[in-house]
Amino acid sequence: MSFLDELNPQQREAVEATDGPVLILAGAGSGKTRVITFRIAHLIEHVGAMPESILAMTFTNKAAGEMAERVEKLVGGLSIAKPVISTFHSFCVRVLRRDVEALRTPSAVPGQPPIGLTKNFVIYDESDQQQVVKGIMRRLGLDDKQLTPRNVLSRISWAKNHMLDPQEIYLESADPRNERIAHIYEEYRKELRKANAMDFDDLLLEAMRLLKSVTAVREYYNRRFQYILVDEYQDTNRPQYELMRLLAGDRHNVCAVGDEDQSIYSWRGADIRNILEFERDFPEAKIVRLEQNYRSTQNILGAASAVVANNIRRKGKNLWTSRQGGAKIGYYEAPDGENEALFAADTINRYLQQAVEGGENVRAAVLYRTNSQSRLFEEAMRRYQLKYHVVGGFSFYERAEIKDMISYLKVIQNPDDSISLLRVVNTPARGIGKTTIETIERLALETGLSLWGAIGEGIQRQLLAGRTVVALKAFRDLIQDGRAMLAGTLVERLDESSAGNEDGAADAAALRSSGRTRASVPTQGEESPDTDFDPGNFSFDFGASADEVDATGGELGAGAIRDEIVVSANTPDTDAVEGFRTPGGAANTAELLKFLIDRTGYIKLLEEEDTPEAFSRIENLRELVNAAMDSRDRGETLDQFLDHAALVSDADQYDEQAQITLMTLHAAKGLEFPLVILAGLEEGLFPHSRTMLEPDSVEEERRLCYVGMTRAMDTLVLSRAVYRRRYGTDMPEASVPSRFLEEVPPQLVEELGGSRRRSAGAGVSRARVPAPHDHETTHYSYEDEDQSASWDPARVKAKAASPVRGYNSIDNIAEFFASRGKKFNVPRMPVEPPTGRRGFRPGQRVKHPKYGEGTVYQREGDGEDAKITVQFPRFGLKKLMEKYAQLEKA
DNA sequence: CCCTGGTCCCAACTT
DNA sequence: GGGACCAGGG
Repeated sequence: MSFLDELNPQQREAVEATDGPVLILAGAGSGKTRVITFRIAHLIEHVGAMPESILAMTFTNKAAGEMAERVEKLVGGLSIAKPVISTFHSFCVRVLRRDVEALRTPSAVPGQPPIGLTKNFVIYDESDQQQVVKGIMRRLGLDDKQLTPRNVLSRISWAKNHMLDPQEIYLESADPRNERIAHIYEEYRKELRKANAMDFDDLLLEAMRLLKSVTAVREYYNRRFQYILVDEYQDTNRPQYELMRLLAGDRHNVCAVGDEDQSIYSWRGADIRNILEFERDFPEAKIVRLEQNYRSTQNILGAASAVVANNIRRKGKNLWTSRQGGAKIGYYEAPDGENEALFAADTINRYLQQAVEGGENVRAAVLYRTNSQSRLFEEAMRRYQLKYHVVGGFSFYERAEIKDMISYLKVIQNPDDSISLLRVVNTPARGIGKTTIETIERLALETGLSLWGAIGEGIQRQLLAGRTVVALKAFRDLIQDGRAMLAGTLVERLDESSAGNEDGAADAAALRSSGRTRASVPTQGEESPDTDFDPGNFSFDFGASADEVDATGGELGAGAIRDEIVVSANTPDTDAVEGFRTPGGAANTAELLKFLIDRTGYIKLLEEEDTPEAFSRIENLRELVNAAMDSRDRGETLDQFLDHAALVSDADQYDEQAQITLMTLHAAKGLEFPLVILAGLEEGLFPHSRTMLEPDSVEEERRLCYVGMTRAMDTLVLSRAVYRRRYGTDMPEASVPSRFLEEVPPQLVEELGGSRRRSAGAGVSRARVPAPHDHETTHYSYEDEDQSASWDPARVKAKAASPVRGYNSIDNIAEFFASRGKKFNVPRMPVEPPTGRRGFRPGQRVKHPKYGEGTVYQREGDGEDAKITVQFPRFGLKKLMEKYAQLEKA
């Protein structure tokens, strides 16, 4: 029996149509991932395709990793070679790291190196981009209030996603504002080129340009990849579409899988035309529709379908499920955001308690439109002592200390990266202040050098005060030593006079001839195509135990550096290093990091700060070193490590083991949960205020709502806050129920909580109604409130005086769950939410997730702000905020 | 040059 | 609730 027998006829058709182009229109929950993985397995096992000749593109690294895992399970033992499963962006980076220099053009000046990006380009993230644009606008005197860097950047990104260059934007612009944007765009491109840097959009564009204009490269990939698969096809933009076509070559063995109802990235350039033009560009395309949903109950599917049916721009489809009936859609109307969050926590708490006996797949998610909503839910979960995971928000790599160290690494990889250089040149403070930076920047502008080049020039030309020169030299030496470590150079430091006389080309030659710049890479051969495409699993394990941090002596792992040292044209360089011998060759990223931390005194300075925040930063840095060691163990080079850091996405943090996950609707794409709470269904929040003027954007919001609703397997609860605070302390504002609520068929909805479902249009007025800024309203009982009546502060006061009960709707909710039958037979909730773990006393044994067991030494402060000092056998005394430390009784 | 504290102005989604 | 920016004292 073949694994294909597990598929339904349509799925099987999609899997077996391996010859020629296929478009699979896969409804929510219709087994899309299954079809893709089975298709890959089928290609390998039955069609006889070489695994490495299959390329699958996904949107997140997480999805890529999962897919790879599932394919492995199906055909694991068959071959050592693996299909390439990767995100578009990661794939492009690898293509570019290999061949980007084929795009360089000869310099007009004889003897000068060619112009264009080199292999050790860096990737600029959004904040780097901001800095570039800000700098340009300041230089051009365009930094007024009307045109913010943010604005400009989104226009630049828009232009790139639509494959328009600055000239085209300029020609299209009908007003001075857009002309200015075109001008800044032009300068922005120059700056990035000078910095040997690309932004996210460039990764796609440049890879596309490379495949388009360099025949040899295109042919290499056309030979290499016989079968192309694209997941989440509805969310591809034009450059991605072009890439797919280029990679498909003449063979046209492409398979695109998507669902137009789940297109939620048009603002990032996703183009619905890609689906339409698929049939135009590949006229022989076979179309397969997957319409059986295996995930949700009929009620959930019916509600979601009814909502999305209000969209005009869609093909329309008939999703069906064999899971008849099911629980009704719950709807809860909370008086305010805090209460909404408590309701969510309580609902999940009950669900978990109930499900423990039942057993497996006990998972719940709270989905919301904007990241800023997460805070309320986090607080509520903590009050209920529920362990939760937040996906997105402030990522590890955005933390200041991590960005600092990553910036150091980026400068070491590519000293021309002026943005990273600016970030670290005086971090920690080493006496290089504003005036010095301005001098260097002016020098860079005059000479056309990068900042790094200008620093060398400034020192050499003695344009700066003695003290400043000393500081700059210290910085330069640090970077050069790092570079030399990376190169594995063993040259003794030359004396100052000759070290000052630098010549990039000569040094590069010296590096090469030293014979140590080539580290042995454990590959199966020079031309083996497998070495540049490992299956892309980008997840870093930050969970490695802390004792590992100090466990790497001087031993070198499989760490290999890139096979050639590229010294860029305007980068003077020396290879001289003293004191940091790296026996056996080049240093790996982890060693380099430790060297940087040590030499900059970064951790030492944090230790001296002696605050909980500083300690948490130190921990973050340790985690970074852990990540670098994992990277080393995978045999990765510095640029691969940095690529990972740049390309990890929010959605990659999703942990399928977690019982409770909080995330945005966007991040939830592709996931499923037995219980989903979809929160904040208010006009202006969802649909978001910025979308409400354009019908097309509202349709996208509606698709987003559809995506959210169809994540639910068994139970879906919608909620809304009647009053919501914008920005921390502002007056709460009355909200209007989201239009999407009205679109859910009433017979499928069961109201939870005391307030009646208002009739359409009879809700709270659209006008901003000031609400009482009385914090007690959080737990204000809502039972007999007539919501359409105007808010009465006196009544609120009276209610607030009565004992706190959370929201009032306990009985109703219990009933709601009871109606689920055996699945959730909910007991009455405790009157008070649990108050959190507090009260660790001196002498008590405690357990910390990172530091292990220890003894409480002293306790300061009380309640929320309590700090306790704990003696850990291995880590010594640590002062911790009790609130955050996740301490448990040992 | 460096650090601090106050004030402004903000926030949609993300590779 | 908080990041970015600036003024002013050390």
